[in-house]
Amino acid sequence: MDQLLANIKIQVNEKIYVKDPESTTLGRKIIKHSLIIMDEIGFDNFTFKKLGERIGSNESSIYRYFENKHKLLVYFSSWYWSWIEYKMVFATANIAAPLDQLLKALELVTEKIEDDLNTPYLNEALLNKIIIAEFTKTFLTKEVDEENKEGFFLIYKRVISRMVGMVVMIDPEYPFPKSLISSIVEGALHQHFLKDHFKTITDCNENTSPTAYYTDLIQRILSPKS
Amino acid sequence: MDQLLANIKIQVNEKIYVKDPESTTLGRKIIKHSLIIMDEIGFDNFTFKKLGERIGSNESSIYRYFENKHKLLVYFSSWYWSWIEYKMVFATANIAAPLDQLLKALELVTEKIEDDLNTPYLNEALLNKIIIAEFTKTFLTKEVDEENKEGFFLIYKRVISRMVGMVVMIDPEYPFPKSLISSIVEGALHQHFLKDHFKTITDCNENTSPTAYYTDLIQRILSPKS
DNA sequence: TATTTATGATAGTAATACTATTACATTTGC
DNA sequence: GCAAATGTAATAGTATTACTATCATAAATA
Repeated sequence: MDQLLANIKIQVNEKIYVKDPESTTLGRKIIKHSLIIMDEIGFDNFTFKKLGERIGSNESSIYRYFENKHKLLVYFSSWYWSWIEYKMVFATANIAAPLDQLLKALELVTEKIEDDLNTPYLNEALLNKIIIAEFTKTFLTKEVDEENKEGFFLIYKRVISRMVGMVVMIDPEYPFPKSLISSIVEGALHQHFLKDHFKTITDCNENTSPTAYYTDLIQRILSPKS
Repeated sequence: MDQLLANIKIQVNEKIYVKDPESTTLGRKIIKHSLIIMDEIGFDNFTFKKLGERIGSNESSIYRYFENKHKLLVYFSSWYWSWIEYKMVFATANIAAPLDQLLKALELVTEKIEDDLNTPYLNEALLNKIIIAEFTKTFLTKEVDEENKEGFFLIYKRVISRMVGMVVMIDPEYPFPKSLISSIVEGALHQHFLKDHFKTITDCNENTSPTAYYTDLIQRILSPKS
């Protein structure tokens, strides 16, 4: 798995960037340090000027890669879900039982991520933190419908659809497979946020993970009727 | 219920505003037209200058009521959850069975809201739309911990805690009551968003509401073990 | 070696997000 | 009825943001 990841390139919709940041040194520097700065000061306070200062590059050079910081965030989320999808396909490929497939997939979308050392310019653990804190901002905009048409959220929706397929195999009678999965994928990010900031309204903490909560939930909802 | 609402004033933490907008004509105009403009152009594109132009008032006059637009959004969300809490307390007061209480409360937090005519300067249906589109932005900020300490999110957390109490009464053995409710309250807003923008990953539409999905979910999870 | 490509440096604009000051109008308290 | 307090408008000004444009130069490549 780790080695496989070293040999593939995560695909991101070309309309998201002006110039592929993975193709040059400066591009990879932009990716790497954007994540670090966004983690430090948050997406809202992040600017291309600050990034330029940090990497010793000109603001205008950064605009050659991304139109604006919104697109950069969309790039990160697209990369993230593409990476999750890749891991999901491989991790579930040789599992026969749909319920076991689903539990494996669930683990991937709900767990806390650790850095994958195959991509030195992109720290996945940091990316996961950014996704938890900022992902909803990619689509909670007035431009969401246009950007959706452009395919900016395709991979995210495909990850959900894969899991929906598993649910349908497990229980074809269950009436809300799509809402179940979309609320789990979004909800897992939210539970991670809550355990760090609003501890009083979550059961998740160092000992109990969002994975545990959702694994239990899935089993209660989809367990075969007796 | 409707008459009761006419006679009470929704309480909002005083630290959120500079001057209580419900106390003056200009303040109420700010509330009313902010909602309209935010609905039209979204929170991100909303500015106090645009609001000032719309209501024929000076930008600086608006700053006498709210420090910045973030605080205005926090005000709206605080008002919203306070209003939901009020309705919840009354609607569940004379229900004996905890499960029925919970289902009633669930309905309140998941349904689409219609305007309550007792507050002419605040259109609740519009407020509900703003909350669906913008609520998460109130806490997905770098300042969330400080603002949480100031009590900006108290009412939201209290609404969740009330429902958690009901879950505990229904099934004291259930291990994740807080995560269940916090994910439902957040998730319901998300499902409303999905049915308007990402239809392929939700089962909710004109015929099936988020309320239906979550009512079914609650019953599957908390139904007495046979 | 010529030429494309990438980056850097500089400059500039319009909008945003405020703050401060002053003048005046209106309400309210006594 | 008058003084004091409060509310609003107008104006000005600042720092930052979010870009765009141009030109020079360095590096890669054909």
